[in-house]
Amino acid sequence: MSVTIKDIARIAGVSPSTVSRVVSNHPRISKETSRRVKEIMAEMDYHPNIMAKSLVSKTTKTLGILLPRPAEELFQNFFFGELIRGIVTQAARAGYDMLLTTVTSETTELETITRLVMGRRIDGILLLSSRTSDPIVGFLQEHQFPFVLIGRSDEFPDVLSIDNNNIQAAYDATNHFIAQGHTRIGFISGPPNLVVSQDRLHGYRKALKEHRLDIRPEWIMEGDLLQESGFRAMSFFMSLPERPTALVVFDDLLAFGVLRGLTELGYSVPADICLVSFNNIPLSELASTPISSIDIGTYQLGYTASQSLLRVVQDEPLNQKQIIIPHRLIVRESSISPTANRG
Amino acid sequence: MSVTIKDIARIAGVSPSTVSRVVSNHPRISKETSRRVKEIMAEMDYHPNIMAKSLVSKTTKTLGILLPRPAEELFQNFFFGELIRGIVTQAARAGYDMLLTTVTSETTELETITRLVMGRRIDGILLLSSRTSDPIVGFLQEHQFPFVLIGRSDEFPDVLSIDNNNIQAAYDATNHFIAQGHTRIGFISGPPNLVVSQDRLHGYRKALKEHRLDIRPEWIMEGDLLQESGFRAMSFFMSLPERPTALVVFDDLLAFGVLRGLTELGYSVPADICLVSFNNIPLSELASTPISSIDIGTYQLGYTASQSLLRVVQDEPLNQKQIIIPHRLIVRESSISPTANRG
DNA sequence: CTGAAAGCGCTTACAG
DNA sequence: CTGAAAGCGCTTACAG
Repeated sequence: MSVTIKDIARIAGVSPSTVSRVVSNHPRISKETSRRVKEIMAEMDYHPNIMAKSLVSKTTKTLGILLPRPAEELFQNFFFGELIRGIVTQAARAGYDMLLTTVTSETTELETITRLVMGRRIDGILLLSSRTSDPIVGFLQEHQFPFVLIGRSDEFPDVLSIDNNNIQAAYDATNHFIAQGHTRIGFISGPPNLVVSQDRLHGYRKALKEHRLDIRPEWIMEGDLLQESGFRAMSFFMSLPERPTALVVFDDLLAFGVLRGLTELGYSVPADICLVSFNNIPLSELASTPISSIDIGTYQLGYTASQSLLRVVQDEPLNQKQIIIPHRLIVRESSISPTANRG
Repeated sequence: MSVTIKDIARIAGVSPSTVSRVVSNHPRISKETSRRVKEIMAEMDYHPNIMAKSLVSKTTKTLGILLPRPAEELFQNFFFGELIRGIVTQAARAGYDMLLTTVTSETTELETITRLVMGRRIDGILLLSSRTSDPIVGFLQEHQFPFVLIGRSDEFPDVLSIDNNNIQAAYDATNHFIAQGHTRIGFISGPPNLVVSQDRLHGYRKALKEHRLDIRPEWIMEGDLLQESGFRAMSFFMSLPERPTALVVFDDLLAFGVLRGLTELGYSVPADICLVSFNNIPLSELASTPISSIDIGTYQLGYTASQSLLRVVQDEPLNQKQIIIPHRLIVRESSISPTANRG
């Protein structure tokens, strides 16, 4: 079988305790012993058994990542990829591994989490998307298990969380149109059970309200629609007697569908209707009409979430439990209209 | 602290061995004992310590996923997301967790793998991209550690691997143009150190050769270029005295860049030049000109890879060590040219 | 059908 | 600076 600490001890003529101390760079080991033991470890290709170490140290050096259910991530593939890249990079730097878990149905999701948390499989967990009244947040909170939310919890606002100011972001996007003179502005939302969808819708409403502009239900589309249905969604919008001249769209991929739908219907962006969306995926600027998008610092969200969770897990002091990653509107062609269509 | 098997044993008035057997549904435990112990476990919210179990069973019920280095994945974000979705789904079904690892530099990559493999952290590993003469493959092979390659190994062709027939796929894509009468066909490749890049280039050459068409070096672009440089790449191509009338592009995201570059230069697809690419990401059909793409069954690649590796890890019989996932050309507007530009 | 005992590979007070 | 011993929470022959 594989080489153990006992094998090394025997060959080096020391006790297993000593070998263990050499491995963990214990300060009170003589240079000479350390050198010799290390030499033998290298020779014999010794590698500590991580599970054994974990059992006694009661720490796994592993963080869990809970992937959202497919329904919730469908049109955010890019976003999650970038997020995970940020998370993994930071965790790797700290010597932590990441355990990827997914949940299939609502009924089994708590079981999945319980097994990992109570089974001491991980030291902390990252929740990649915030749903309204999420039972998982309640569970983790109750068990005082370290976790970080990417997004925010409406029920437990004190929870460790990394988020954008999505209300402000949508407010900014909407104002970007208002400042150009648009008065009929529509909104295409994301999955309604996500906090981020609600926040962005909120920011949109707030901007309209502050400028005493109409908030018409028929200008707001709840985004169960996929990219593929962009065509249908747009044909609805554009057939309205009073149709919007600008749209705030929840996500870049959605915006692609919208753009495509509009084009097929014979409308042109930005001449007939303007668009701004969120996330600023690399493809946004490669659309037929480059899409204006709010960059939310996706990589940084992941990176910071990882970092904060690691501080908690390692009992290091934490300045802020809620961190806001700044956003930035990247203006491209899709949102700059010729005066023609305004008002 | 948390509830252990001993606590349950004490309260149930049985031995720890019995509790252990109840947990693992050992057949020779009386219904009555099992019922009572299970009841107490539920009451006390007992969950087995996964690390302890793993230490004695010498199995971790965990598979590793090695993410390619950023440089290699840059323009394949979608592809990897979908792949991982397939992998995780299948693994979860079998009760396995996934450990996500990434490698930063070439010098540390073997260390990272060694730690996991020799440290008995995982039972098997999935390599998401196949590089030419990959030292990791050699290492795993030498240590007889279970792994599956998504792609193929040129050095170790017998290794467990799930791949497309990329030579045939590129051959098909090229023939799709030849059949339409194109004679000047270019190729935009992916990272040259990936086997898949080489295979696709190979298929392209093969098709041209068989039809005695010119293979001109200036029509082949080695794909270090990112999406952003589509413009520059295209201005090079289009300024050639004899420019291609059709392009086979390594990846859909790359195709977006190409499409955008062509548009900016005032060319139109497919009227001036045709495109076909690979991977068939959902966005392909939403491009300004819907992009023809070879669907390579990304989800199925991941799913099958997971499945095969699990068979090996669980010592189940395996019919085939090399599996080919079928590909399929999805023809859209970008590759169907009006006769004007042929020949 | 059940229990006592040994052991998985490590760490860490305690003692010297 | 180093070692002997106990223990982390589980499993599994062995014996009954």
